[in-house]
Amino acid sequence: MSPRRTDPRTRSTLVDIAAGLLAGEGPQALSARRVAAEAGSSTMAVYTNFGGMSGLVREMVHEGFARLEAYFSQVAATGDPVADMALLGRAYRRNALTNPHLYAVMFGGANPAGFSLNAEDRQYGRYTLGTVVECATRCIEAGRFDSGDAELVAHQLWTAVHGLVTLELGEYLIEPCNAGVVFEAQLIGLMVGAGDDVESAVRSVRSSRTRLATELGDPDPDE
Amino acid sequence: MSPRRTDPRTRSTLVDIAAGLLAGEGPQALSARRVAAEAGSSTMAVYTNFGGMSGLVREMVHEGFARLEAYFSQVAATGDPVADMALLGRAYRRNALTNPHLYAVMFGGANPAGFSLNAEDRQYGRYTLGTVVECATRCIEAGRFDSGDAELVAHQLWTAVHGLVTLELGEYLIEPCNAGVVFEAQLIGLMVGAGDDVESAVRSVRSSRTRLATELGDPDPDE
DNA sequence: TCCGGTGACATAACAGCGTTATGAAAAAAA
DNA sequence: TTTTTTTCATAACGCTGTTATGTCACCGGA
Repeated sequence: MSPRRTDPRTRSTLVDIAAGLLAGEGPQALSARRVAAEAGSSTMAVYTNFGGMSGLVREMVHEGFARLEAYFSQVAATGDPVADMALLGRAYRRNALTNPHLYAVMFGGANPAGFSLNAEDRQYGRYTLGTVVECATRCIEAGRFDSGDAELVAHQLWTAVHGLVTLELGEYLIEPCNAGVVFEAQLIGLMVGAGDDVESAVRSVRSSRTRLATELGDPDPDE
Repeated sequence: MSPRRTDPRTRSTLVDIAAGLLAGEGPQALSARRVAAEAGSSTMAVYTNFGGMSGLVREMVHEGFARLEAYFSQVAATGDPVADMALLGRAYRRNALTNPHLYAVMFGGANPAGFSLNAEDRQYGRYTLGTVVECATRCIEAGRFDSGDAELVAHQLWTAVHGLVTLELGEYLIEPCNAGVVFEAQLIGLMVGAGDDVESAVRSVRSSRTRLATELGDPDPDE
């Protein structure tokens, strides 16, 4: 109504509205006009603040990585690094299931408005994986994994959990094939393949269940 | 030029053009106007033949599953079902790397024109997994995997390879972390986790390399 | 206090998208 | 041959991201 809106926080307002739109109605609801209308301004606000829709989406992708890192930081480093790793996997999955549309934009290439990640964005994502690399290092030092490249182990685990989460979000996993079962089996398999012996891997993964409620704040171990 | 184009094969022509556009220029090149112009007709051809862009994209998704199944059928069933399984994984990955944009549409949710998979499409995808389930059954019968649900094992392996391929296509995997290494390690881990002992799993996966050239027609085992 | 400059935003437009109503003409059925 | 059905061209509607232009609010200096 007033010809001049004296709101210095237009930028974060737009991000919040866009995030709400993405989470609530999915990627196709993310349009410059919709965001602007919801904010009570014109589409130009998107361009002065973010240089276009791509910039706004990029901002949300970074926010998505921040949320993932926040989940990671909730996992404590205990004397059982393998159990820690299992919990990091749970945290990864929980973050994806909590923010499915955001996760799809981050990794699935769900294209809102011709957005596509650039090299810097991907580096941003790999940086977030630092927590996992550090945990893999502890696993190796503890003799639970074969001595080797911790970064490679982290990428292995990443691909595993990412694959599970992606198909789960895409509703490809069949009903009787419980995602939780697949998750634990996959994790155990990878740990055993990385050098751990079967019994201790199973024990560590199972023991991480008890930490779900306290560290990830999830009363339901979803399985 | 002629007021009536006497081409009874308009339908398959449109599919071919669309497939070429998707493979050559990516999802954003898939537009009704573009396809129609390339075919020398109007956008209405897309609607009479496919009911809209979604129908055309859906047709290509089905084509994608057919190609995947064609790759699968190139893998012979030998006396070493674990090696067969490793080769099926290679075939899956090769299909994805050969048709990256199509794969992204099939699983990544790369949204050309507001297309989204429905329940039938997903069932179509799971059906393609039948070859893997059958191979898992043979692994179990041969005592190489713990006796259990073959479909669950197949889904495990699917999530594993899918995760790897997705991050590989998204260029998330770092350079020194060779995708081939991750692939074999992940496969070995899953097989060991599924009941196989480490040595024979490693041996079977490694032995499948020699079958790459003959069965998948790939002279380069890409590590 | 005024005054010019700078930045943020509104307005309106352009090109492109999927989609649809209408109509003409070819093919098929009678 | 006549009628019906199907296929497609034309044009439009509403939507998208984006941009050129203009207008105001703010801010530093005189």
